[in-house]
Amino acid sequence: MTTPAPIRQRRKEARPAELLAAALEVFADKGFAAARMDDIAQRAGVSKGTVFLYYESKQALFRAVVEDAVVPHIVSGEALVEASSEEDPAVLLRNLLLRYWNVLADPRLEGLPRLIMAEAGNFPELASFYHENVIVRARTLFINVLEHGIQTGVFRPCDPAVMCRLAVAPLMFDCMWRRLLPPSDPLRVVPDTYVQTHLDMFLSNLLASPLGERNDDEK
Amino acid sequence: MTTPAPIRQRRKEARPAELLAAALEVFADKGFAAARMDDIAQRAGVSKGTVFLYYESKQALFRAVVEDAVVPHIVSGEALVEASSEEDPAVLLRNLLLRYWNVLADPRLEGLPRLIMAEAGNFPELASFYHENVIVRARTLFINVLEHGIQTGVFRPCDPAVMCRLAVAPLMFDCMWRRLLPPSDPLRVVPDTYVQTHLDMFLSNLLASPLGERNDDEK
Amino acid sequence: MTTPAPIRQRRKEARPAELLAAALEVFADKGFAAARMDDIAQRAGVSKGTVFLYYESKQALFRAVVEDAVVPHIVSGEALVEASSEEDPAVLLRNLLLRYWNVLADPRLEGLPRLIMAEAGNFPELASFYHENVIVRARTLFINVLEHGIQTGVFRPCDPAVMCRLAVAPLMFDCMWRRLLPPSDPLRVVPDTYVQTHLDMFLSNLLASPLGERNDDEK
Amino acid sequence: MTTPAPIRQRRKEARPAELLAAALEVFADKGFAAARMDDIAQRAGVSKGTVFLYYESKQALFRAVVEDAVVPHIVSGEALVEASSEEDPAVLLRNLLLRYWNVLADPRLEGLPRLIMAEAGNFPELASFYHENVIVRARTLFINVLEHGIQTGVFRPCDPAVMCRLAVAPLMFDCMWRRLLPPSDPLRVVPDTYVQTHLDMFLSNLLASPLGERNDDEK
DNA sequence: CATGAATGAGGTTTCATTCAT
DNA sequence: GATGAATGAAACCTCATTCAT
Repeated sequence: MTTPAPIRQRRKEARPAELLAAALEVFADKGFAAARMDDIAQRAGVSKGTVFLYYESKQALFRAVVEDAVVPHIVSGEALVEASSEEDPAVLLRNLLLRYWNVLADPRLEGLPRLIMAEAGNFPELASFYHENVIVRARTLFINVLEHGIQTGVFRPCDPAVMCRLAVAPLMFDCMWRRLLPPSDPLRVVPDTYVQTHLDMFLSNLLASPLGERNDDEK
Repeated sequence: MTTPAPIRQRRKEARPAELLAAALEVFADKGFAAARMDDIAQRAGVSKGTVFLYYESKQALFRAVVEDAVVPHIVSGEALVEASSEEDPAVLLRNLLLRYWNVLADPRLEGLPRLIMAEAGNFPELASFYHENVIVRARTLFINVLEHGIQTGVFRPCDPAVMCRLAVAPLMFDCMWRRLLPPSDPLRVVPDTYVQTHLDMFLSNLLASPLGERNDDEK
Repeated sequence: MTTPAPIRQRRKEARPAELLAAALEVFADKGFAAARMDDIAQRAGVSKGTVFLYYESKQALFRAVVEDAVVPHIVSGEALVEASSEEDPAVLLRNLLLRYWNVLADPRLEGLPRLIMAEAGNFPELASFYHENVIVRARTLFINVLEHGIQTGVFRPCDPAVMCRLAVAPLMFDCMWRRLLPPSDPLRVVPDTYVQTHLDMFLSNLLASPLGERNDDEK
Repeated sequence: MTTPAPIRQRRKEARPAELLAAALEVFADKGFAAARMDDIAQRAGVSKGTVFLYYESKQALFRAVVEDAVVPHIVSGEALVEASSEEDPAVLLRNLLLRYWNVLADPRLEGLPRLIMAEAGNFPELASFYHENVIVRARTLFINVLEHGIQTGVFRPCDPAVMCRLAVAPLMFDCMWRRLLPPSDPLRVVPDTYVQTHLDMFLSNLLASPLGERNDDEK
């Protein structure tokens, strides 16, 4: 049991994280351009000048926010897959998607997808960072699981890249869409059945044998 | 040798549409705050001041862009449903969704959902306009079709509000997310199978009897 | 009896006067900088471009307004003095001042002194025009009458330049000051006694013999 | 060889007064609309942006200028009357007017009446502020003294509101009008006799018994 | 002649960034 | 390190002036 560092010291080390948290809130709320350094500083409880001691510019802060908030969750997803390679692919896939959904439900992260999507055009380097470090890695994760399932005959034959996007779409969409509903709208609270229905539909489709029971809804 | 003086043109009638088109492009590309009136003017082939002859302010232009670009498609969707009430609900639903997808594929409209979602927080009045005039109306459209299908026994019992969101999610998601992929990424081109797979999965789920039996009693 | 000119013709000739009247109203109301050519044009019932057919620029219009509105009254004042050189100087002076007061009471001219005073600093040429053509000439008028009165022993000896300013001050002041009172303020209507009291005080002072009855209010 | 970088100075305490002084100069010189924030900043020795740290807008600065420059003199006038209630009303009145004249002679304040009068129409709230806090209070001051004099029989019966305006008119008029004279005009320098003559005339009129007899019964 | 749509210089205002304290 | 006053580039917006119709 060591003596705790004096408060000032602790502060100094906690600063970057506090700044990133504050910046994420403000950026997610207003977007990059409309976010003011003043607001971020104030929400972090420091003065405007201090932000520039830790981050060279507004853009650098923005990059740091995205990198900091998003990569750890990819890493932990990769670890989960790593640790569960023996598992039933259907169970693993369901777990991965639920984990994903829980991350997006975190009120601190909720705004991030919208933010990244909105600013990708203005920050090509950010977009490519995100693409390489998040999209590609996450997609690889899902595709690996899907391919494993197909190869072992658990899943029906399909294009894993397409199925990957279809698996993720309802989760991301709802997260980005939610803010458009007025606070009063009951749909703002996403019903549990939303994800359940999606997962059931998605997995039952994957598990269906391709021959026996095609659902030809026309004719 | 300067560029020859651009000939002044009087195009009172055509200007609003030209300005809206230019503004939509720039807003969708940069977002509201980062879009410069100068850029919009230049893209419309007019000078900065001219924009203000037609729209009182940047915000007013923004509102006009959204209202102009989005409402007509809702109207035409409503007309389609009106005209097809006799139709098989499954066919009608598929048509509605394909129509939706085609609208989102229009390169001029592609950026709109992203734009609206990104700016909803900064423009509450815009968000509520959009909610009332687009979301509620579109949702009603889908829910009516779904309820009709359920009541006639074509669709399995389900929560139409949930299914409505699940039907739309992959379309919107892809449209919004596409830009995050680098131009080189092959996935930027959405394979036809993406929507087909979604529609098949979605409709077969809807048509499936809840117990597992095929739902052939629609006669 | 000639046939009256066709309306369009009449208009064309009346235009400059109509424009000057409209411009005077707007300039007097807002000041030079805050007056908009659009407002002036609208009040004159023409389009903005038309104003520039008659006056080269806003400044030129401003100069014309002042010259047009102010010089005729000086001329008529000079004529009055010319015609009344035989008159009792006290009566003539009173008449001149009342005439002056009536001019200032004209709602169309009311705003002019304030306007000129406010803009003199921004338009040195206007100021010197006004000085030469109005101030000097009006002052000369009054001073001549005063000197004539002094020389004939009707008025007590005094500095006519000083007395001239004192004679005019209450008239001008009230005219400029009036607008500061809220429309509800009863003092906005200047009581008849205001000018009467001033004239009585002023003339009785002038007529008082310098020796006999000095009013030593101290001691 | 560029001008050496002007050293940044932090003068939070002194700035508001410096800015108000600079703004008063520029506003008085050009009027509200023609005054440029840049000019004001430069005259105060700061950059454009700094002005906005202290005053929210040009209008707010304008209001502050007027309030700051004018109210203290009213307060000190009220204090003088308070302290001199025992005094001979004639002496007190003369003192008040001389004090007034001295304030108007301050080169920093000289331009203020002209400014206020010129802009009253464009800033109704300013006009009513000025009316309530300056005109009404100053008028009350004079009227009280006048009424006291009338009641004690020192002054002849008269309408104090009218006399108040007549007392003040030559002072204000000269102050506002002075700038219309070209710098060369000898009358730009106001002779001492101007105010003296006015005060003598005004007070002797007030002290005169209405019938013509000297008013010596103040004992 | 008259119009009014179009222009663009110029002003106010914002805010990321710097730097004296 | 931390602060926040100061800076100035850049954006929105206005409006005198021009010119195609």
